[in-house]
Amino acid sequence: MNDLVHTEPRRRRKEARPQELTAAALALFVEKGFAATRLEEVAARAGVSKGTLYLYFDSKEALFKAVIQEGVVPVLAEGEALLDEHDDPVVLLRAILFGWWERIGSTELGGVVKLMLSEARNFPEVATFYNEAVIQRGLALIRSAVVRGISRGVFRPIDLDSIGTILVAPLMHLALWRNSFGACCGPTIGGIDRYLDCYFDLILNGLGVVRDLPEDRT
Amino acid sequence: MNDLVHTEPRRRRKEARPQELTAAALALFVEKGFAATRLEEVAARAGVSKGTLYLYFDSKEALFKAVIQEGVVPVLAEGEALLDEHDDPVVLLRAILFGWWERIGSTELGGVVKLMLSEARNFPEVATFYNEAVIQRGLALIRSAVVRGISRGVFRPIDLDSIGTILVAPLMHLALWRNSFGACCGPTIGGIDRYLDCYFDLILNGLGVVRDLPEDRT
Amino acid sequence: MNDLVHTEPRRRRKEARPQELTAAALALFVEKGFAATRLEEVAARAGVSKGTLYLYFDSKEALFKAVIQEGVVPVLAEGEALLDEHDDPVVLLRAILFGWWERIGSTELGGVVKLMLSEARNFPEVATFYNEAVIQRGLALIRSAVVRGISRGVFRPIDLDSIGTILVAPLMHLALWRNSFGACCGPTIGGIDRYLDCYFDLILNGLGVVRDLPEDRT
Amino acid sequence: MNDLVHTEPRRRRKEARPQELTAAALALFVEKGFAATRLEEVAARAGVSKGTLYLYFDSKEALFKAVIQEGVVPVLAEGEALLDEHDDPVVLLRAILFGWWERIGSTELGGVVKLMLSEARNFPEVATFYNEAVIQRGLALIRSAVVRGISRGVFRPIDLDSIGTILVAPLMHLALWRNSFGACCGPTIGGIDRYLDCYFDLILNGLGVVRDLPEDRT
DNA sequence: AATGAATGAGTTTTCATTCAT
DNA sequence: AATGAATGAAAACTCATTCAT
Repeated sequence: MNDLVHTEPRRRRKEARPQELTAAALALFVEKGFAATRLEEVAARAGVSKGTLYLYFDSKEALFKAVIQEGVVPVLAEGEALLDEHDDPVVLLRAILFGWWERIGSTELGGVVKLMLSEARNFPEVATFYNEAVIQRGLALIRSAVVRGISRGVFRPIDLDSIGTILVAPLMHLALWRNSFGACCGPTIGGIDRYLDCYFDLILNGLGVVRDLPEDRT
Repeated sequence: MNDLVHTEPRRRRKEARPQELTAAALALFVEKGFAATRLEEVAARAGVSKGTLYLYFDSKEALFKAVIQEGVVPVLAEGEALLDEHDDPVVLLRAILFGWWERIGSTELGGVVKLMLSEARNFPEVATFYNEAVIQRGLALIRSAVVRGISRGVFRPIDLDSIGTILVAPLMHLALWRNSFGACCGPTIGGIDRYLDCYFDLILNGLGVVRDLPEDRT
Repeated sequence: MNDLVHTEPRRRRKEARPQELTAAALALFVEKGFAATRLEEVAARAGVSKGTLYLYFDSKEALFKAVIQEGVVPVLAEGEALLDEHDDPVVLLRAILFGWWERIGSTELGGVVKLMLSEARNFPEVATFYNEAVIQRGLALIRSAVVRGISRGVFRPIDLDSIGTILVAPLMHLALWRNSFGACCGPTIGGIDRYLDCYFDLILNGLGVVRDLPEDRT
Repeated sequence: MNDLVHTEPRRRRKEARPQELTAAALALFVEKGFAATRLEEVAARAGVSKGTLYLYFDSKEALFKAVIQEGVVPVLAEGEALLDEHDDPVVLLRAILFGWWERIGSTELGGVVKLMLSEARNFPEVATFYNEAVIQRGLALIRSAVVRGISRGVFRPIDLDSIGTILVAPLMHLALWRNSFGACCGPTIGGIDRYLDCYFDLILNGLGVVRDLPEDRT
């Protein structure tokens, strides 16, 4: 009864709770899907009781929304800041794509991609929000880099409406795999670094960049 | 009660049932996910009663397995036949990738991709089966085409462990989008044909194919 | 498992179920109140399982509405028919009031009075419906009898806006008592018949009827 | 946080707490019923926290008992005092009945009638207590007045076991209505004063009082 | 073979009660 | 004394599964 172990201050708990809960929820939603996740599991994973969840979230659905909302938005600002940090289109594009992989794709947050994809049709409003706040904004960022590359003659002219999605797909795929088949079937690829190198090499060539020519031609 | 309208032969009906049921199940599993789909809905969509489902499938899980199993396997054989049909690596690669899109990705069957991805961790054995029977086999097919291209000097040397997944990702992405955000947020791209053209153009260039040179050099 | 006892035909059950369920619900709602009644109890009392309730009623609230709706309406038509059956205002008034007691107040249906009174503020729409469909209609019926009595010079002129409620109150009270204190404290009165006689004697005299004078004056 | 406004002496506050709490509880119990009332609401209405309730009452049930106990008892002594204050049976009866209406029926305390009626079967001991301490004592008071009237030849002989309840019923009804349908359906009657006049006029006549004759005969 | 009424285990949600601060 | 975060038992509600017809 007198809990000599649990000396963590109450106040501190209170403020940290919502994020502890959404973190637990994210992990389980990604693993099992929204419907198949029991709130009791979420609570247990966060080390609280079932009822405590309801002190912070009105319903399972509200928890889902909080998970998504809290998930990804802040990182995009950083991405957009890259536009000013880097001048060279190739460097910029690399920074954007690899930056996403390092900050999102390869972390727990990468699970949001799978989660949102799986549940989009069950939560159309959330999906709409996510599409506008994250996806379209991310695609616009990539397009900006591509446009800069084209205007400088570094990239070939290309269909700007398609290129963002095409460029991003192999990274998304990696994040999706990690959170689906990866758990039971191991990797399909030789290694993540090799994958990323091969990927970036392919798209740069695809965009018409003649990187190594100077060296090769020597 | 006395069904004077439905003159379809009984024999045929009975044999077609399982596929009518898996088709209905696929559509709903893709839309809502496995856990959120009620068997009553599946039955209703197939025009039978809830009890009838159990004449054909032992359980909801058995239905899921049937949906996956029946879903994709036959098409792969056709894909592998392409290796002999086409000699030119570029033509072959195009036939494989676009063929997949036409036969699978753009059809109802494309939903299996989203479904399997969403449920892989809930059904590890099914996922393992699907990985071996479909994914690895598909990737091997693409690799074969790439290997042929490299050995003929049409493609640049490239990391064979990664390239399959990378090449396929933008197509998968399209299929996933159709069955997730597409339902509520519309397309992110300018149009499917443009997307496919841009995509193939990008990867061909990425693979080092100098397609138009002869013409341009004229 | 093989239920040799329960040979009652299925079809018949299906049709009778809703009323078996509302009857069980009425009894328990009256006894414990709406909130304190568990649906499992209702189901048990009706001899079915918890889930079966939901085949017939969407929610606990829907069950409540059905209980009220089904409860009392039909009887009022009979009451209104009395207006034509009896000419003498005293006989008519007696028929209305005692008829209500016999058909409603003294039966299971009398519980609806307590139930509706207890829950009116929790279900304003139901209360409004009940007020219009039952209470106001019933009061109008009594007023009609009183008006007839006054116009024939049998009753004294009296406030028609108040008299209905006043006349009915002692009967309501009896019905309320039966379903509240009556269960634990026994009757407050000497006996129901004596109560009814005393009651009708009081109100007749109150209405100015000089019944026994002819005899006394002899 | 630092409550500079609330200069009310602490001592006073502390002593008044229990009654502030029972008052809040009464209002909510009457409105929603015991089971449907959440203690958090009670606390909020009394301006304290949920936990504070438990400093004064051991449980929700204890709070209920306190609400009832505190509710009505003191007023009865005043009523019984009327027996000596008034000699004329008509004046006495009027003082008792209208006095109850003014002190109880028309006030917040009138809600106890509805509350106790609704919950009697859930709290048989409380109901028994209330019946003996309030109802039977009140009925005895009325009977005393009636007995005096009969013995003086002002009232007709009448069934003493029934008359108390009958006389009180229209007043109870008014109190019940105020706390049930009254909240959503408005009044059924023309006005409270008219109702009370009509009511007392009816029962006086019903009791055989020939009030106005002397005046009229002049 | 087909039905759909019935079941009951399982899940979300609520709320009286406790207790560390 | 007072608070309000935390608990967990209990209740509403869902739905895969069964089985009499």
